[in-house]
Amino acid sequence: MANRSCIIRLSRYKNALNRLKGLNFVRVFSDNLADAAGVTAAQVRKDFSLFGITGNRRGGYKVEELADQLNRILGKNQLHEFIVIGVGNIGRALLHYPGFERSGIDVAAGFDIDPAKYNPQSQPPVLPLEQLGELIKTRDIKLAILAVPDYAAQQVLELVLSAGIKGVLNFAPICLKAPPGCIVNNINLETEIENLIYFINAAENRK
Amino acid sequence: MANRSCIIRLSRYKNALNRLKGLNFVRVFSDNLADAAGVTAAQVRKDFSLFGITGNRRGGYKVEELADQLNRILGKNQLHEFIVIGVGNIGRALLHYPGFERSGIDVAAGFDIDPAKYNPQSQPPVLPLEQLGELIKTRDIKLAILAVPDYAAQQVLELVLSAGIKGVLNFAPICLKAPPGCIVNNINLETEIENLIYFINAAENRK
DNA sequence: TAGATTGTTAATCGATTAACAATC
DNA sequence: TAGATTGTTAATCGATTAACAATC
Repeated sequence: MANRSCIIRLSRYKNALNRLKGLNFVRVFSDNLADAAGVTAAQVRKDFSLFGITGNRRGGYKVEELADQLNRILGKNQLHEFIVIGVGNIGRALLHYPGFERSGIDVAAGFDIDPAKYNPQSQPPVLPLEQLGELIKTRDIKLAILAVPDYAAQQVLELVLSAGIKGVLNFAPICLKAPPGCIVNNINLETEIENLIYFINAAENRK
Repeated sequence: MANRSCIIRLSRYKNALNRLKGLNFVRVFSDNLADAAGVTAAQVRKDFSLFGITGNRRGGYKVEELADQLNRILGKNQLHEFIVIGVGNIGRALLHYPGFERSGIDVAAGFDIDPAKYNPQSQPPVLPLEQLGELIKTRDIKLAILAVPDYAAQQVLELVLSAGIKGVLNFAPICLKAPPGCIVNNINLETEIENLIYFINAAENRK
């Protein structure tokens, strides 16, 4: 079974392949992809074998074909809509992040409890939390990004899950756990910075 | 040697301890911390032993003392300044993210190449890229967050590293690798969403 | 003292890597 | 054909967990 790290590597291979396509490459070897993704060639072939992706002994993989297969595995062959809960600093940035659209990911709406944030006319619209359930249902949305304060995070998580959301990316600085059948990934900016600080200090002290 | 996962767990223990301090807890057991951080009790004790942190057999750990030790390991006993390169959607959000200040992390300035973004009077100021080297030197800054477009990321990385930065958190959608002596952690929003999509689909197909 | 929890060692688990036969 | 690369198995590595003697 593929785990999180494996799927992240698949995304990297996919991104590398897109760049190769732009350069009109037709074939690629596991060695090339390994370099691009910062892993070993054995890892690349092992990852592919997990998904039944085969190449050509001696001839490597066809760029176009391989990209298609990875795109299908990663769900890139269809549009995915998500919502953003909490339109503060981070939430607002995500609402308008141009990188999503480029990759077939679409922000359907933002939600907040503060009426001052509402803006149903903007693109994407910012709506009251009360309208969340309806939008999720009519548009069949499965993904949410949480960018609310820590004290609200757990409650909001339960709200979106009960409304039908299956996957959550959480930016609130508190580690949320997913109930079975759902997936919650946490991005904690403070923790990331602490991590950098630790390893910088460790490197200095080793000298 | 402690690895990234271990240090991330340490941050979680530290956050849990801060909450316990607020509740006036005096002692805590490895079991409690394990629950709070979503790991096993053995993992907690193993992590502590890596850093020579000892408790009291039968009596667990003193909350205050343990928090101090973790804070020291994570460098929370001193103020850390960092800079943000690229004042677009994400960069602007990070410049004003209130979570950093609360945790002893301080944004010294933002930098951009677009003169329309400059604002030396704002708090924090937004400055031309040319002033980056000087600020890093006079304030002895070691941390940078990159929030620039993908095509600029590699070049900007080299710029900040040659200016003396030791740790980088990269939001550009391209996987940057760190030369020896430096550390680069990548946060790729698109990849995170793809990850959610994959596991949601996998769960659906299993049914 | 008796009972509970630590600190650490040994066992387990899973992921990565090395190696090489198959084969294009 | 000869040579290079895949696909896969076995070996290695490292991290997590279980277990338990030490001890507060």
